Amino acid sequence: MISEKKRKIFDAAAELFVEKGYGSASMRDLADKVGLEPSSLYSHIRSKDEILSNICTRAADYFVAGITTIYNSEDDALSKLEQVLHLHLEAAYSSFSSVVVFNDEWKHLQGEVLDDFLKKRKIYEQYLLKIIKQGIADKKIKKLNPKFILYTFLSSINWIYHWYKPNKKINKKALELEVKEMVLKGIGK
Amino acid sequence: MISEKKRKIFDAAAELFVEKGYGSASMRDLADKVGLEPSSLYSHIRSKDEILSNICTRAADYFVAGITTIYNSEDDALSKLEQVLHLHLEAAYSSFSSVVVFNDEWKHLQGEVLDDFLKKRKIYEQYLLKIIKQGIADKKIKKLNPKFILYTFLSSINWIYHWYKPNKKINKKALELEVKEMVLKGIGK
DNA sequence: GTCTATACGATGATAGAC
DNA sequence: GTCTATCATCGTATAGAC
Repeated sequence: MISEKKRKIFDAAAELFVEKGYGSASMRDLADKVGLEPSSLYSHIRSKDEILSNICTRAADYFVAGITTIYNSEDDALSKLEQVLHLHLEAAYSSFSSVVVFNDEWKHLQGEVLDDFLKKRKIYEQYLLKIIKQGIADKKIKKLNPKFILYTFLSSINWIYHWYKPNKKINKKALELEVKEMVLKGIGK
Repeated sequence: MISEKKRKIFDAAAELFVEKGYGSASMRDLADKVGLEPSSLYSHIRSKDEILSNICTRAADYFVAGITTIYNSEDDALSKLEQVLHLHLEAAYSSFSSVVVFNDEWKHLQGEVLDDFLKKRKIYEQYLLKIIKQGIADKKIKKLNPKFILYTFLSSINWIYHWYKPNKKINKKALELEVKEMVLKGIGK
């Protein structure tokens, strides 16, 4: 069980880390944002490090769980890639700041938490790579370097993390459809 | 004219900023890396801030100069996009760390330098957007949201900044050809 | 140009009163 | 749980000898 105050601190921290980067975000900044004195934060969290670990681990678990379900379904590779795309867009919409922190600030993780994180990321990429290779074998996906496909695919669906502004109105349906079109069939006519 | 030592400091700083992020990279780290005492750095540079400004400004100028030349050529939109792709890959190969800093750490710029940077980025995006819109008008590019195309395109060609390891052998020609294929014609068969 | 010494503010975190 | 007070450390940067 996680207290409401703790939730508030994590959320504020995620926003702060996005804004300033983990290294430049201070506990004093965070306290200001939550409306507490810096020392009071420590009644709820153990350390700055713990906050980052929590954010990154939660997001990593979300993505690993998602890709596992998708991988184990009976759909073909292209359909699976569409579902992965949907998984990433949903993450952006529902937990924007956390996902950006997960994406950009994980390198500040340390020790065992970092090792764990890298393991999960590896698992994620391996599943995605298997989907891509299966797609190539089934002639649904072009026979190109699977790693190039992997990274191009992931980048194409992750730009939303850097350009999406939560308050900006955006047509989610149109975005998803158009990105699918571009990634699967290209932007050229 | 820039001294050899100053060049060394900038290069080491770029690597350090990539590794740790600007906020977590200290002048003591940098001094260690260059083989000087921290205070000695200040015989060559004015401040930590100046290093970041120099790196980001140089890269921004490179990209603005590149896109301007490409935009003003007589080629069609698809050819222009291919040239932009080439521009980004060349940057990654020749100045990996600087380009990553430019891409990921610019938010730590301050004041007038930040304003300048944002202006240049705006110019860059405007040129690219014009190329895309021209391509749509000429029926060379699909009629989708031009901004979605812009960001998908940029992300697709920038993953190299996050995954490329300078010491890793990579077939540059194959990479460029395959990324062109994916971006312009998609990964689906 | 490089060093030693140091200024001094900001940092993450703790102790103890309420 | 929140506060005030405080600590030890590390941050960028400067002064001045060599």
